[in-house]
Amino acid sequence: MRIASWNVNSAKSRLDIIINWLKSDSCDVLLFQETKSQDENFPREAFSALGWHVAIHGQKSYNGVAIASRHPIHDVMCGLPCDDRDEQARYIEASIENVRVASIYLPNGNPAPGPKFDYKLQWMNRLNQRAAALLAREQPIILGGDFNVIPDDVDCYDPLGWEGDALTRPETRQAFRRLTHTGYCDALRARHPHEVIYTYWDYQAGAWQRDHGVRIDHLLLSPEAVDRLGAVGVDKAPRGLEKPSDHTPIWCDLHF
DNA sequence: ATGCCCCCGTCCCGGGGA
Repeated sequence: MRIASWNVNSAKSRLDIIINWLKSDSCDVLLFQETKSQDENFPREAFSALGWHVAIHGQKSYNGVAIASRHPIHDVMCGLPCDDRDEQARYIEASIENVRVASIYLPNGNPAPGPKFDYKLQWMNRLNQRAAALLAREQPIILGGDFNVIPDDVDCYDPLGWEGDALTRPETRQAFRRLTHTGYCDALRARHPHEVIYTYWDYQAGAWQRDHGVRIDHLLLSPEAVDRLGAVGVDKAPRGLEKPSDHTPIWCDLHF
């Protein structure tokens, strides 16, 4: 089973690119983010026409997360626990076969410091609690998404230029490392320990052409998922298409 | 130091993104 994560920057604007990517057998499960679509306007039909299932958690204009799968999707949970007042659609979790997956769009947090950065850290705290609770299920779990975290300097084309940014601040990296200390594995680093691999290139200033990228999209695996882990990679091709998302998909294979 | 670019809404600007 190949599981991918992709921040598509609008499901509607990117629909043709997404559907073509699925049609070329790129994955079996797609966790995607920034759908920017209310549930009633989400282009479900394009996925069902392929025979795919879809679970969505959207809001107007901003954010929005979804899961698409060849296999049926069960036990969907929308939103992180522990804050009923949080209206931002950034988390959806579900079961596919015997795998528990979550599609995550973690807050950006800029400018930092400030209330948006505080929200990011609170959100990461809630994610950590949920992630720890999930481990008790002792099953393959994949937390995938746009984490808005640059884990290490090697994951950024210009670490000095990004110093102080919400994506690289020590508090952010520490909160991310708490997930790995709890027992989750950064799948890309498990297979490519030292390679420079990016998943996002800004639309501006020719960042793609100059390879000014950062690695902020991640797949975090429970030990039971790591036991079944095969190859892991980033598919750069969609970033080079016309009218692309600024992110490109990351994927991993689980063997059953 | 700032903006470059792109998406959304009931819309020709402003908020948000990273």
